Amino acid sequence: MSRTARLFQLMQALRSLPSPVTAERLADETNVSIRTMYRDIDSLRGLGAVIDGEAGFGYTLIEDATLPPLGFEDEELEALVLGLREVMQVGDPSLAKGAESALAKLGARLPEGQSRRLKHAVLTAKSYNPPPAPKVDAGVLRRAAWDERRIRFDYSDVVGAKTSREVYPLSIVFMQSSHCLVAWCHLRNDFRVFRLDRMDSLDVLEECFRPRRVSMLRDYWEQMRREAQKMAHSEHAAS
Amino acid sequence: MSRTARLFQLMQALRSLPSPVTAERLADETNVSIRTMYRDIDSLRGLGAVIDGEAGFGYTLIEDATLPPLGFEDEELEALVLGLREVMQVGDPSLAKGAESALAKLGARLPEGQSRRLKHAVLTAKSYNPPPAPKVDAGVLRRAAWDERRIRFDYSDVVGAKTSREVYPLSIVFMQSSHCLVAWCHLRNDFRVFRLDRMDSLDVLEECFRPRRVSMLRDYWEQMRREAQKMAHSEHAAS
DNA sequence: GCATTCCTGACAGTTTTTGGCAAGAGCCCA
DNA sequence: TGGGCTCTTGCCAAAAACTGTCAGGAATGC
Repeated sequence: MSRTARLFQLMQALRSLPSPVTAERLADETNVSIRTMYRDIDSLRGLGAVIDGEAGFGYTLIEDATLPPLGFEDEELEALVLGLREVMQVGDPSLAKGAESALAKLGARLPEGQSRRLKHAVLTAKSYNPPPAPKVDAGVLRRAAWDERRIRFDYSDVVGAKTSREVYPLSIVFMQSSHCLVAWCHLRNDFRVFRLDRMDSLDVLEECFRPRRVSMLRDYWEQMRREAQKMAHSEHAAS
Repeated sequence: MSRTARLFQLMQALRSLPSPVTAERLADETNVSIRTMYRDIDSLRGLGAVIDGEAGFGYTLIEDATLPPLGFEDEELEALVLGLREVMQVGDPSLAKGAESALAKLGARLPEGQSRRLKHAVLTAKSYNPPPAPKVDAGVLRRAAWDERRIRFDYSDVVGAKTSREVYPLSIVFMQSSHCLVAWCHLRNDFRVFRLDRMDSLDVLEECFRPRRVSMLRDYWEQMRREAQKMAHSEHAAS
C-alpha cells in the first residue's frame, strides 16, 4: 500500500477508533513499525490535522482537517444548529438521536473557530408542547417509507371509528401539534393523512412499491396544490 | 512539497477550479511535470475520488470521495433535512436562506446515493402559522448577539407600555408562536425576554461585551432551571 | 522510581517518485 | 479524412523519499 493511501487509512482509524489510541495500536492497524507511525502522525499534522498526543496516554483527533473545510457561513451554521436542535426536541427518539449525532459529526468536521461557534450558537429552539408519544414506532414507519414497503395498521378516526388500513407510506409530516403520515390508502383508494397518535398495531408487509414513492408523493402535493388553489378561488368569489 | 501534500492540494484545485481543467493547468498549479500530473490523477482515483477525464476536454471532479468524511447515517440525514426545512419555514429571511444554502452544500458534499436521499427525504416540516414578521431585522439582531454588541430598541410590553431598552443580546429563542430575544436588560438590571414582534427601532451600539455572552447565557439558563425547580417544588407542596 | 508512551536522531537498504520521450486513442471541427 | 487537443500508458535512469532498527530523551500518572 502506498504511503498516501496509508495516511488516509490512518486518518480513518483516528476518526473511528475510540480515543485515546496509542501509536502501537495505530501502527498495528496500518501495518507499519511504530517509528513510522510517529512519522505518519507527523505527516498528518503537517497536512493540517490537529492531533493531540499525550505521553503515557495516546493520540486524540481534535480536528479533522483532512480537507474541504466544508465552508459554512455563519447563517448556515446557525440554521443547522437551530434545525437540529428543533428536531432533537420534536422528533421521535431515534430521529432525535440522529439529530444529535449529526450535530456531533458536523462539529468534528469543522475547523476550530467554527466548531466553537457551533457549540455556542445564538439560536435555540423551544417547543412548549412536544407532541404526544405515538403508539407506533416512528422509526419503523420512517424506514418503511424509505424502503417503500406497504404497511398495515389500525386507525381511529376523529369520531373514534376504528378501521384497519393498508397503505403505501409516502412521507411523514411534522406539524406543531402532531406528526402525520401521508400515504396512499388502499381502503379509500386515495391519498390520506394519518395522525401517528391515532395509529396502532403497525405491521410492515412484504410488498414493495419501489420506485413509486417519489412520484406518488409528487402527485399528492400536486393534488394539494390544486385544491388549495380552488379553495382560494372560491373564497375570492365569495368576497 | 511531499507527494501526499501535493495530492491534497490537487484535490483542492480540482474542487475550486472551474471544470473542466486540463492536466497542464493542474500541473502548473502544483508544480510538477505533466507526466506526473497524470500519475497523480491516477493516485487520486485509486484513493476513491471519481474524476472524469475526457480526451481533448479536461478533467472534471465528479465525486469528492477524498474519503467518506460526512459518513451520515440515514437517520442523521433525515434529521438534517427536516431541521433545515423547518428553519426554512419559520426562520427570518436571511436565516431561511442560510438553511437553504446549507442544504445545498451538504448535498454537494455527499456521495451520489446519499445526495439523492437528501432530495427525497421522507420527512417534511409543516408549520401552520409562521410567526408574524417582526419590525426589527432578525439578522441584525443575530449578528449583534454573535458579535456581543450592546443594542438599543423600543419595546412595547404586554399592556402596551413603551420603554426604551439597552441590553446585551444573548440568544434568540424560536418558539412556535413567536421569536424571542433573551438578553441582559440594563433598565431592569436583570435577564429579560423580549418578543421580536414587540421590538422597534433597533440600534447596534459600539460597546462590546465580549467574551461574556456564553457565560451570561449559562447563568441565565441556570437561573431558569432553579426557578423551574422551585415552581415544581411548590406545586408539589400544594397538591 | 517505575511503567507507559510520545518524540527525535542516525543509518543503510529499499522503494517510490519523477521528468522526459514516445506512442496510442478518443473527441471535435473543418 | 486530416489535424488539433488532451487523456492515457509504457519505459528508463537518476533522484528523492521512505522504512525498520537501534538508541536515547522527556512527559505523565502511580
